[in-house]
Amino acid sequence: MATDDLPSVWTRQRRSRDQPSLNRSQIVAEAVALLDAEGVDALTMRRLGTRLDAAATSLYRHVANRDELVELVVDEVYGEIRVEEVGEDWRASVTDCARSVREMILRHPWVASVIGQVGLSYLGPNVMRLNEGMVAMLRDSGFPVEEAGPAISTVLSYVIGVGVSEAAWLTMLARSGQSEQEWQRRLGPAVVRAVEDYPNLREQYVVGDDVDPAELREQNFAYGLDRVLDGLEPRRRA
Amino acid sequence: MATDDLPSVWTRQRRSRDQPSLNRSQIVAEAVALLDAEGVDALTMRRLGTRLDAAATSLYRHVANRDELVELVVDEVYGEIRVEEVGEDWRASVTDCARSVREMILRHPWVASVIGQVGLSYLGPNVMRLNEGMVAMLRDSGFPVEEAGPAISTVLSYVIGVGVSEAAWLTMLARSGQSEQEWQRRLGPAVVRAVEDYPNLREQYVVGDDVDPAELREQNFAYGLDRVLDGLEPRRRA
DNA sequence: CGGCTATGCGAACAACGTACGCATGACGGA
DNA sequence: TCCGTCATGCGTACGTTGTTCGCATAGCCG
Repeated sequence: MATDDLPSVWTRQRRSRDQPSLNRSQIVAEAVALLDAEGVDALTMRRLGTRLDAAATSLYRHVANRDELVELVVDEVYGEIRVEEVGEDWRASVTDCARSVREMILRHPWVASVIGQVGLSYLGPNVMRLNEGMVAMLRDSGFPVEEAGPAISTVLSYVIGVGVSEAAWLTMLARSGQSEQEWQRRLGPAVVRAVEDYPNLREQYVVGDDVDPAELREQNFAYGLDRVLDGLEPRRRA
Repeated sequence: MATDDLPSVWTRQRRSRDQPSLNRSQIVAEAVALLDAEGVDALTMRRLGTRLDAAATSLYRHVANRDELVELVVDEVYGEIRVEEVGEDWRASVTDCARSVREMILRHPWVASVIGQVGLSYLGPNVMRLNEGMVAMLRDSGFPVEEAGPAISTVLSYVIGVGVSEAAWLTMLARSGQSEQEWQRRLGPAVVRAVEDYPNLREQYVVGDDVDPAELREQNFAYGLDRVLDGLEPRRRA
């Protein structure tokens, strides 16, 4: 029974000029859900339209094109990053924010695939908020004006570099349908063979079978972040 | 006059089993050239085929699919990174290698778009060489075994983070067909307006009109790299 | 009540990745 | 010398993509 054939008060579409059945933020939210569920290749105008009970071409009333949609989607997930006011321990504050960025990327691994297309210092409101917040943090914790910018840029570059690497790794894992441990066990021998000719790498690759890969990644992230903050520490003015 | 209609000694194809008219490394090299010249959207099997005087489908005899081609192309440009043996000054050696990575990315800005799809710690020969070389550098300059890995991971994450950001920025500039200075002058007022509500960002955005944006990026990169190395320095064993 | 405008959609188009099957030419053994 | 085999190239074709265009509809305002 198609609603088109039996128009009545109940089936009649309640489309109002003020409340259209489709709007931009709804589209962006559904796009994020689609990306999270099925990855970056699944973000198609038609598929997104289907999920919204709309035709693909309807989306173009609210979004200029696919690229703009991606920009909006990226800014949307930037909104998930928490940036609190700086407390007594500036390292703790920056660390918390940095972890928050990493968590966002791992929650939405597809950002790794699009971050290079969309840039990151663009003018989306959430990106602005993040930058403003981080600069404020460093200023309040004693960094001179002319170094606050470069300093947060350093932290963010590191965090994003790690995040992109990890996300790309996890995406590849997901595509192959294997868990991290599975991969380690199945392709471990192949890696050992590939590493064979490189003495320094072989020396590195003495990972015990019992370590959790996810925790290892976390430790590496923490190590690098600590080093970056160590390097920043003496630039503060007490 | 089609060569097909008048077969002769001169027009006859010199195709040998040992020297096919198409080979993988030639395809990869031409793909890099195409990407450099026209950006990531221009890398299509048909266009690449045209540049090689071949049909699109011929490429599939030498490359499994587009994704594999991208992996090969990425490893190819990783080959441009120079990694020398460590000298007396370990910071100078690491810095040189890091600069080399950045230069490679700026020479091929499209890597920013694909690095998130292909990962970066994969098993391509040139990536292996880079990792081996950097681990060797840090080991030889006094880093303990268990920290050499995390340490190069820290440096590389930072460098790649910066590189991806810069490349994305330059790509967007190239798409809009404007130079960096043009952009600064034309959209400067819009940025000022966007920054208006954020006191800490406004404080940052006091860039003189006479500074060269490219040099400013370079200085920021150097600042962050110095901080990372500052943080790594005390982890060495003399 | 009648025109205006914002919104949704079906159809269509060019371009894409790629599977398939055929043609062709070089090689290796008889 | 000849013939089967095999590697390589290519024409065709299919399904999917982003996007444009023109039409239909339904609420709003005069």
